[in-house]
Amino acid sequence: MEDASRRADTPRTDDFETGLGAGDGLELRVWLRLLTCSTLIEHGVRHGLHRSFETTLPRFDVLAQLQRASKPLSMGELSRRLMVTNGNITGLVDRLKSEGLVDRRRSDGDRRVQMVSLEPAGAELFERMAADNRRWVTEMMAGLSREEKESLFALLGRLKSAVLDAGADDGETG
Amino acid sequence: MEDASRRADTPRTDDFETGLGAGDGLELRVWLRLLTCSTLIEHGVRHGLHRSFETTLPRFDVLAQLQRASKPLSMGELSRRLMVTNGNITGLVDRLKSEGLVDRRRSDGDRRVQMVSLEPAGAELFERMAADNRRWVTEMMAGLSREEKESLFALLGRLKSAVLDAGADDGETG
DNA sequence: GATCGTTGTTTTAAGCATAAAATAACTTTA
DNA sequence: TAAAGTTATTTTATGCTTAAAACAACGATC
Repeated sequence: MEDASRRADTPRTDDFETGLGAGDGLELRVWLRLLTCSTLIEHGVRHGLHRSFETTLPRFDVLAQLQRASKPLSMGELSRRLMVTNGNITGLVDRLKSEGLVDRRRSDGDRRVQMVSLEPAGAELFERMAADNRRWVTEMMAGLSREEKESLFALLGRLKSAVLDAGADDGETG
Repeated sequence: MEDASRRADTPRTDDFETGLGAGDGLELRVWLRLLTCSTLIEHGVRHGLHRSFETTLPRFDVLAQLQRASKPLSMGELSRRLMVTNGNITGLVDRLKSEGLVDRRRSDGDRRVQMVSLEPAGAELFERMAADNRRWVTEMMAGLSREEKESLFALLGRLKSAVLDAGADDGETG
């Protein structure tokens, strides 16, 4: 009954929907299901990156942002794009630099700013990881029709706007 | 232009869609948007838990699982339901126990098993947190109509099934 | 051109998370 | 019942993440 090829201690990804039940609010049910989907896909990607490239999702994300920007980005810009705190980026870029995948140098104009750029080795590695990543994600969504994916994409766009709008005036609602 | 009430170092949650652009595969675009939504909502909830209860999302999740199960759960069961590794649960339950929110005792039947149960203080705290949590999530989704939320819920159910199906025979695809 | 507020980054302390190995108890099988 | 295999949990090493404080450089104002 158990899959013997499963690596020891890898969490099972069963059909649990962490939290509450069918009697609860629709919003909560959407959120919990969204989180489940996100976690499942994230596990797949992280597992693949670890197995195939001995690297991690945050590292991949930094390289992806630099590749997509096709120009050096400051630490703060990376922090905003990855939606993580500033201090996080420091260690992440430290490690990527020590691996020769990115470079970091102080900006000429503003000496507070550190500009991070993609090294050739980083760009080359990213291309290979991105190809596999696309394949993994595509395979995970193979059970959905094109129409379903398009609807989902549109609705998630609506959700994103709604959450951003709700957060625009945060501070007094909590 | 900047919101002065923002706490120092809290990441801005701008409209970036981490990763790739419009020319890329639909599956990747769905995944990146899904991740953005998940991250945005998670930030909201975590921020609220921190501000209002001085606690964290993983702690809240453990209490939620115990409340929902309405019976003691083993460490392994918690690990599966939260979709995190076993070792993670050990420290999490340690901390919750030291705060008097849960109890942990060895099972009579199987002495390998640790059963974790909700203490009265934990149940009481959870009720208060759950009420606020529901409110935060509802507010974040206030911009969506009931139909949109129902469609989203259904499509996420389809996605969840698809990912679980794709993962059932993993191992040779990556 | 000193001071004041702001912005960009790093540091600190604590907690969360993983993968892999270790430990311990159970089950099967011979 | 001893050995072999399995299952539940913890431990170990490392890395990610946050919040908050500290630091450093910029910009404006007096």
